[in-house]
Amino acid sequence: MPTAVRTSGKLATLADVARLAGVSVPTASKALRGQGQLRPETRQKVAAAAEQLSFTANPLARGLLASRSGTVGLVTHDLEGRFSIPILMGAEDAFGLDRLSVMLSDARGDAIREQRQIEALVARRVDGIIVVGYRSDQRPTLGHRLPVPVVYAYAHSNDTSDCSIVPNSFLSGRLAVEHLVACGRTQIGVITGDPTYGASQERVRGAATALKEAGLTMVGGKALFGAWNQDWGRAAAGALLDRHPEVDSILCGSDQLALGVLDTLWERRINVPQDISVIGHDNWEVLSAYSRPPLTSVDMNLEELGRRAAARLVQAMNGSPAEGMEAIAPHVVLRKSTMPVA
Amino acid sequence: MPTAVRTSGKLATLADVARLAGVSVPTASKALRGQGQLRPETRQKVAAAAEQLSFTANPLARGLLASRSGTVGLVTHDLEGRFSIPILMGAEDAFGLDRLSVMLSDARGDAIREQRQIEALVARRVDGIIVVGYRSDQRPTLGHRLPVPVVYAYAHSNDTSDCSIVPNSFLSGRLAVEHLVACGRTQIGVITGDPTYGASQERVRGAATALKEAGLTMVGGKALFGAWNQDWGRAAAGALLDRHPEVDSILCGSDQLALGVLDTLWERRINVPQDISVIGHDNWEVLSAYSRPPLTSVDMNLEELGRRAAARLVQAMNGSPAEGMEAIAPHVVLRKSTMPVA
DNA sequence: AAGGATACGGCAATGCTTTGCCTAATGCTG
DNA sequence: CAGCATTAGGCAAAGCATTGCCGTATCCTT
Repeated sequence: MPTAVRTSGKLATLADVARLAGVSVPTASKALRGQGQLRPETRQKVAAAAEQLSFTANPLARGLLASRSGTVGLVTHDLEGRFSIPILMGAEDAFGLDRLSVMLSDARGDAIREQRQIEALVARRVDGIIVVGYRSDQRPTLGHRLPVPVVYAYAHSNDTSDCSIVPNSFLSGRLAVEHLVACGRTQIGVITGDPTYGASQERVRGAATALKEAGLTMVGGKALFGAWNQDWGRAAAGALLDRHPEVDSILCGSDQLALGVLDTLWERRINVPQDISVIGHDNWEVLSAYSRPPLTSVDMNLEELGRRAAARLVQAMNGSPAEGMEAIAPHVVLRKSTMPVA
Repeated sequence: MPTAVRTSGKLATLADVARLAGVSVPTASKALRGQGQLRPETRQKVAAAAEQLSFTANPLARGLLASRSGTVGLVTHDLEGRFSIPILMGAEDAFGLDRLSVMLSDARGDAIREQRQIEALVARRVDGIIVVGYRSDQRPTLGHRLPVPVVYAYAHSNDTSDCSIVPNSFLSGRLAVEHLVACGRTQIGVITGDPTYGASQERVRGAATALKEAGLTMVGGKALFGAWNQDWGRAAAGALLDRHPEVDSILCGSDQLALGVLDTLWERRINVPQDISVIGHDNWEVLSAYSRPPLTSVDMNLEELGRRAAARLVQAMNGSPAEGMEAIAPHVVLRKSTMPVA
C-alpha cells in the first residue's frame, strides 16, 4: 500500500480511528496531538489505526473550534501579467511551511471586484489576506475594519500603518548604474516607461544618485519617459542615438523596452555589448534569455517578496502585526548585453 | 454605511442575528435560507438583522454539516509559465466567487510534490480537483481512488475514463494553414519545437491534413522539429530559406519560434508579411503584439478551456461525472505578419 | 494491608449551522 | 362554541475534533 491516498468512499473520522484503536474519541485526539497523559503504547495503537485509515483531521471541524480556517486569501490584479506570479509562488511556498492553504482570486484591476473578493474571502473565514497590486505604486488601503490582517505586496498601501512589501526600485536603478559603471561605461542613457509609475521614477532617482556618486551625469540630462512597450524602446533609442551619439550604454526600465532598444541598435549595426551595453529591468526570462544578445537585467526578487509578505502575514496572524513598508533588494542577472569596455 | 465589510472584531454568528431579530437560531437559519414555514414579516426581521450585522454563515460549520467545503483544488505545474494562468482565470471565473473558492498549489513539474499537494487538498476536504499539466500531452492518471472528482486540464490523463479538457492542437495546425492558404500562400514551411510533445505532432498533423486538402505539400516535405525557443526559430528559418528559397510563408509552433523566424527574415531583409507571411502559436500577447511586425497567432482559448474544466468538475461534483477527452477549438488572431499575396 | 499519590483515559462541553420533528397557536367549519 | 386543519416557530440532534475536568485503576509507601 504505497500511496497514502487510497480512500475511495468517505474519509475516515476520528471516531473510526478511536473505534479501531479501542479507545475513546478524545483519547485518540490526544494521542495524535501529543497531548494529555497517555501510555506510549496507547499512542502507538492510535497512530497505527490512524495510519491504517489514512486519517487526517477534518480542518472544518478543527477550524470551527479554533476559530481559524488555516487558509489565507491572495487577491491579485495582474494574473495574466508578469509580476503576480512569482510573488504568488513565493507566498505559496512560505505558507506551505505553516500548513496554510492559499485561496486565490483575481480582481483584474477593478476596485469593485476587489471589494467583492475581499468580502468573499472574509466570508470564507480566511485568517489573513495578501493583496498584490498590478503596479509597484501606491494604492488605497483597505482600511482597518477588516477582521483579519492584510499585507500589501508589490503595491504599497497609502496608509503607513499598513504593512507593505515592495521592490526596492531606488536600489534597482542604482545597481543598474553601478553595474554599467563597473563595466567602465561613462555615457549612460536612461529609457523608461510611463512617468506616472512611482517605481519608474524611483528607479530613475536611484540611477541618478548612483551616477552622481560616480561623478557622471545622465546622457541628455534626463531619462526618456514613454510607454512600457517595445515600440517606445525602439523610438526612444533612435532619438537617443540621434541626439547623443556618444552614448555607450543604455539603462532600460523594463525588458520589453530593452528589446526595443536592441532592435534599433541591431538595425543601426551597432554592436551590443561592445559599442553600447544595454541593461533591462524585471528579468523576464522568456524575453531576456533569448534575445540577441541575451539581456542583462535587474531582477526584483519577486519570489522573495512573496515569501516576505507571507512571513509578515503569518506574524500578524499570530498577533504581532508589522507596520510600514519593507523593500526587497534586487540583484543584477548578468547575460551578454553588457560587458566591460575593451 | 456603504461598505459591507465593516466588522473590526469577531464576525457575527447566526446566534447574534437570532438574538437581534428576537427569534431562535434555527428560525433565523430558515429565514435566511428560505426554508420552513415562516411569516414573511419574520423573514424580513431576520434579514434586516443579518444585514445590520453583515452576517455571513460560517462556511466551516456549514461545510461540516454538508460534508462539502465549497472549495476546489487547482494543482498546476506551470505557474511561472504561460499556460496555467489563463486556465486558472477561466476556472476561477466559472466557479463564481460566492459558490466555490479555488485553492491553488503549484507542483512545479514534480510528481512527488504533486502527490503531496493532492493529499493536502484532500485533507483539506476540497470538493474537487483540477490538475493543470505543464505541457499539452498525456500524463499519468491519479487513479480513481480519490474521494473527490478530478478533471485534467491542458494535459490529458492516460486513462480514458478520466475527464480531460485539452486544446485542439490538430485544429490549431489546420486553422493556421487554412489562414495562410486563404492568403493565397502556397509554399508553406513548418517550424516547430520539441518532437516529443504530442501537441507539437498534432499541430503538424493538422497542418499536413489541411495542406493536403488544399492540394499542397509542406515545403521541404516535413516539419522542422527542434526546441521551443527563439534560437531554434532563427536557425530553422535560416535552414529553410537556404534549402527552399521559394517558401512564401512559415507556420511556427510557438510565438517564440516565430520571433526567432522574424529575426532571421529581418536579418536577410525579407519583407514580412509581403514576401513571407509568418504565423505563430499561443498568442502570447507580450511577445506577439509588440514584435515587428506584430504577429498573427493561433490562440488556444485557454480561458475557455479553464471554464470548461470548471464546468465539468462542477458536473462531476454534482454526481454526473464526464468521461473522456474534450478538445477546445482555437482561433486565429490576426495581426500584421500575415497578409494576402498582392 | 491500607492510605494516598500518580498515571491513564473517558465524559461533557464547545464551536456554528442546518434540518427533521414536534408543539403551540391561530383560523376555519359545522 | 367545539373540534379539526393549518401555520409558525422552537427543540434537539448531527456533523467532527479538541480540551478541561474528573473518575478509576494502579502503584508505592509505611
